[in-house]
Amino acid sequence: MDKKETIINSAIELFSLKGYEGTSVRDIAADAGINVAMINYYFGSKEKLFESIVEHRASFLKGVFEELINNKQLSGIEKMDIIIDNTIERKFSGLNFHHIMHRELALQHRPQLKEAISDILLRNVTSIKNIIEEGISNGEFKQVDIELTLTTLLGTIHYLLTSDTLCRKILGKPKSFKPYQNKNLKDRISIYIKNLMRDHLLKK
Amino acid sequence: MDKKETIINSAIELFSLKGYEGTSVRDIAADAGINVAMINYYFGSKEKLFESIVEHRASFLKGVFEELINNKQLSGIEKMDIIIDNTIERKFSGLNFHHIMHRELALQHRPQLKEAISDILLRNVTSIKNIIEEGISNGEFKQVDIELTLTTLLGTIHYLLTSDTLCRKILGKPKSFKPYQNKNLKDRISIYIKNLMRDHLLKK
DNA sequence: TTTAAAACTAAACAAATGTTTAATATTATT
DNA sequence: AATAATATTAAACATTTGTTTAGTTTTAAA
Repeated sequence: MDKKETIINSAIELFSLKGYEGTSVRDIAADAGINVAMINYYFGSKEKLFESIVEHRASFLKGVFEELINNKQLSGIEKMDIIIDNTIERKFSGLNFHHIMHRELALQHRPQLKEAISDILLRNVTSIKNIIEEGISNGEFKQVDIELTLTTLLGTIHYLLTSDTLCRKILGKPKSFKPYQNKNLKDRISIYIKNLMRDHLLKK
Repeated sequence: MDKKETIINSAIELFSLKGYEGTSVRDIAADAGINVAMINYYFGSKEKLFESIVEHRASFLKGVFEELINNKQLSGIEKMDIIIDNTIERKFSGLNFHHIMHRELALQHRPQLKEAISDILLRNVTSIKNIIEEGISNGEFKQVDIELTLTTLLGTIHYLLTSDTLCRKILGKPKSFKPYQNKNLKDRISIYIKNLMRDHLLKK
């Protein structure tokens, strides 16, 4: 594998587990099995390594829902279903990177980085917004608060998956319960949010 | 003011802005206007200072909804309204501390601390759970997924307030918009979630 | 007023941090 | 095969980290 890629993978892993400040370049080097100096050789600095990761994933995530928005076959609520499942899927699998982004967002330093991260997260937001807007204008949906509705969608999933410890406690599950590997939980969230969105969006 | 209190206040402020690892004891000492050694003198270590903060607030937040649960005058949905406004109020004001707790939760070290934090957050969870359960059993509410419903309540508010940058972008507001000081936003969230909970909980 | 405990300080401590250096090895080019 | 560019290394660098020490001042009790 590419050595730069190896470093990035180790860095994502460790940043997500212990945070940016909590992870030393020596930790990363050890995990990646390379010399510490290689990090500065390839990326310039620890901070630029972090920025590389953000850019690396940014290009990876762009425009997922483009064709969905323009699809004329599906109803608004059917499109929402697809978005919901897609969002859940991404939160469950690409978990590490989401962790890093949200934690950095919650800090007050590196404001330019926060801008970049927000923009990445905003891509999905805009897609969802478009679909709800369309549903409202063609009379399928009620006139809901669009921005807060999509916040509910993202917030519900995110809150439950911020911490395995909290997730277990909320759901009343034992220590052995591993949220991120649990298919039942995935299905349960999917059914719940689809239901919630029907209650909230569709006219009675 | 009590000197221990001064240290705790500075620590909360800085931990919430820059994170636990990102804040040095010298930062805290400078902000509190005291000698670095006083932190270890009073608290023993940086880590124990952190734990003190958690305990300090834990005792502060206990049993807020006790009497609300046993109230026979109010309907289930009226109780939910009170819980919603209370939760919003706390998120907007006691913001710093919530920031710290959630960020620590998202990390994988200090597992015993995560347990403690989860337990604090769980107190509200249990109260809300009781109220929804009661509403279901007396026929006022539909048979919803209780745990996920309260996750929606907490998650929506929390997601929007994790980051001022993201919040502004989601809502399409200018740089000058300060989410945490905005009364309009507070009202907007309140109206929205009350509405959402009515759609979701009440029988049609 | 003497004495003991508590509060506080400046300085030093060892360990860990991100980064750079200078030397060596590897790879690619001519 | 000689040369140049790239990759890799171990060691050293200066800072910063949390903590401790040893000494001083302040406060309270006798």
